[in-house]
Amino acid sequence: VEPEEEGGRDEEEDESWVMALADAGATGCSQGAPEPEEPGGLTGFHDQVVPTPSSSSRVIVHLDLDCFYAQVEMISNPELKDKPLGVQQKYLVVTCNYEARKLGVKKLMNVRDAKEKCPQLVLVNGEDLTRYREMSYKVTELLEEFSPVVERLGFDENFVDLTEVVEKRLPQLQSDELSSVTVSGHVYNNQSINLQDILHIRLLVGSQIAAEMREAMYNQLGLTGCAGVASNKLLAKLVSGVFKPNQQTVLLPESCKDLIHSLNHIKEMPGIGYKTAKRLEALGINSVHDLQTFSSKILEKELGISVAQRIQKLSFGEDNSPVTPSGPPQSFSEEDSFKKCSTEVEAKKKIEELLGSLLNRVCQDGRKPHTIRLVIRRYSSEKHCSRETRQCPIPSHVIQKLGTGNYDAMTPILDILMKLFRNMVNVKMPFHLTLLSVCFCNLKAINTTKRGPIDNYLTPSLSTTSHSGKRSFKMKDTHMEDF
DNA sequence: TGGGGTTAT
DNA sequence: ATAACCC
Repeated sequence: VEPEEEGGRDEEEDESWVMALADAGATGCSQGAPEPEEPGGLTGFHDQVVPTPSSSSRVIVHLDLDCFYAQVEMISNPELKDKPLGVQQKYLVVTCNYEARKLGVKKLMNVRDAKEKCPQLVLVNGEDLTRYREMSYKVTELLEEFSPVVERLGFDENFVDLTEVVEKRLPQLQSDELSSVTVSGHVYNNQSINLQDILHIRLLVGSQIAAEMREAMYNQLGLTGCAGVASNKLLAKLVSGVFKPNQQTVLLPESCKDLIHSLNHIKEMPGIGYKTAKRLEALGINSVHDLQTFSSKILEKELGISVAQRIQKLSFGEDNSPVTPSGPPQSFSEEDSFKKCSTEVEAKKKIEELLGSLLNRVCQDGRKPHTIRLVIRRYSSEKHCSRETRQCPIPSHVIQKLGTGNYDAMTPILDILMKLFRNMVNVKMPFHLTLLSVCFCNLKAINTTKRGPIDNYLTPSLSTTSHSGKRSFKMKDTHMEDF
């Protein structure tokens, strides 16, 4: 890595090669073959010579908070800190602290089983996610200070693409410092570091940044967690779990094979879920090696080309999916499950409660939802929890009532929801529901600009739907009769 | 199994 | 609207 002196130009101008590198690169562990698309050496940009990075490899970190809900509860009430603690939703212990785990409590364990295993177990109710959600976004926002490229996965995990941050730090290192770069945390497999290898150097700098992130999370929010640093999301996620509470691990390329073969079953591969695992099992595919060596053609016929190609790449540790900045949420929902709901009146009460909380959340967010959805789960003896949904646009005059802090929108929306309800459930026949959920989605930024009458017919889309600056024009939701 | 989320079809 | 995936 040359300290760039050359053109005597300002250092912040042409970083397009860094951008190009940020969305390239699967970099798994299929036998050393370099990515075909990358040149090496020097590339000309305009009249200037810019060093290309010696490979298109990315530096990705996966951060995973330790037993997140339990940590939040222990911060809320420090007296719980040294006790075995479980967070309860309905009759489940959805997560628990390490004190409880030592005593045999597991995640998603039945409350009765947990109490049996551990009679001293302290339980707190975690059905209201508000405080968890708020803390979760504080974590994401903290990470965004290191790099804006942060992707959330659930409430307690984040991916950050550190490629550019690492590239910025490298030239700052003097050549004598380059040979004394050290790792922060564990190296997977205890693999020896080669300081001549630029890939190693970059990952080690990534591990230092990961340590800074964990320090910041602890100092500013009081939260501990694990981190994994690797060349793609799959590997970062797999390696983050190797040393478990409150530790971090970096994967060097040479140990990729060992990491993916440490999985005992393909279901453990993130991206291969319950359904796909079952179908693979039916094909006799059980291990990572089975999937690697299975006929691509047959797999494509069996699962479709898209899934087949994606998961077979995963089996080699290859994952070219970018870290996609999550930004603000795409939807807000609240749900409640119960043993039985069998009358319309009862359903209406529950829906009203869900709606009340949602209106608060939507109000705080500032954006306006343009679609509302109702979800139900019907009782059925063993059918795998299939849910049914109905959704519809929110009338524009109701949207305007949202976010005013009072509940003007409550009654009209509740009326809409009950229409959706009766569309799904024949209330003249007996029914038995076990879950109700209300979801606001299709969120759009508020319209701050003043508009003339013409603007209401055809208006530039202000939606933040991320299709990169494309200015699509849409008809407004309003009906022509409104004018 | 809870109470959330996302994207693809 | 559903189905798959993630936590």
